[in-house]
Amino acid sequence: MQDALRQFKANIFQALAHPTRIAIVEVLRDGELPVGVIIERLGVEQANASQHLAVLKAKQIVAYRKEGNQVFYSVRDPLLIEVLDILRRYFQAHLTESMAMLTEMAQSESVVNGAKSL
Amino acid sequence: MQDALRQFKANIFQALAHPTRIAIVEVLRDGELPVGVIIERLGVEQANASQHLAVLKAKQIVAYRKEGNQVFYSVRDPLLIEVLDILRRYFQAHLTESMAMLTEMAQSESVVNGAKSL
DNA sequence: TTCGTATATTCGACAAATCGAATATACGAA
DNA sequence: TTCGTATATTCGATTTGTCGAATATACGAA
Repeated sequence: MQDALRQFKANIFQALAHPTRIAIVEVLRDGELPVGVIIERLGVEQANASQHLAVLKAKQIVAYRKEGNQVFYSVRDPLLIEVLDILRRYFQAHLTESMAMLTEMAQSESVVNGAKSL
Repeated sequence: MQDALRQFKANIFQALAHPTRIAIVEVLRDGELPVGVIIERLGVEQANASQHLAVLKAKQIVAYRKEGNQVFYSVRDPLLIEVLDILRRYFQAHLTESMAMLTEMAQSESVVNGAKSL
């Protein structure tokens, strides 16, 4: 069913359609981590991190494992990391327009400061 | 800037986080098409298609070209097609859970009817 | 048990996405 | 011009996502 597949893809994209969730996936790139460490590395509120993790869990992006007092999360399939890497290349390939786009989108907010260390 | 890159990725994902927009990108896979044909192939409302195209255009996913009376759209970078293909593999790899997930998400609506012809 | 830490869930306020209907614009043909 | 077709934009209603604050749960240690 074509529609089911598209719905599925849309779900994945939606799951990743937030900078914090992308950051979570990236921080888990090299293996599982307990929530505490994720929070610490990202510098977000505990509740907020937990909500984003819930989204990623619901969409099956991450797996989790309880160990004693804490919960370890990991990315379920390295294919997703691959997707993020492709987008990094995409970003670099269209650097100029990408920056313009981000700058534009940042209008009132402040999101962009440069493009070093990609 | 790490944050800029994540914001950029999130934008791309958000742009693709809708089945109709994924369908648009897929229908453009083999080359540009005028809006009319896109509408016809997808079977969506004209206004709705135009709105989704506006989103894809704003996020630089598609390029457009006017020719006389009509506007032709195309995917700006085949890397994105590659991403969609990766997700198809992802879907297949996790077929069982994927279907379960979709079924669950379809609860009240009806989205899933099978998984033939991927 | 009770306590402290780790994580999850709920809540209410607010922002953003989505839709169809209606309307506007662009452009070629007559 | 004026008309007809192709596409875009605006509008209001509804839904969905997001946040921080508050609260709840799970679990090991004492």
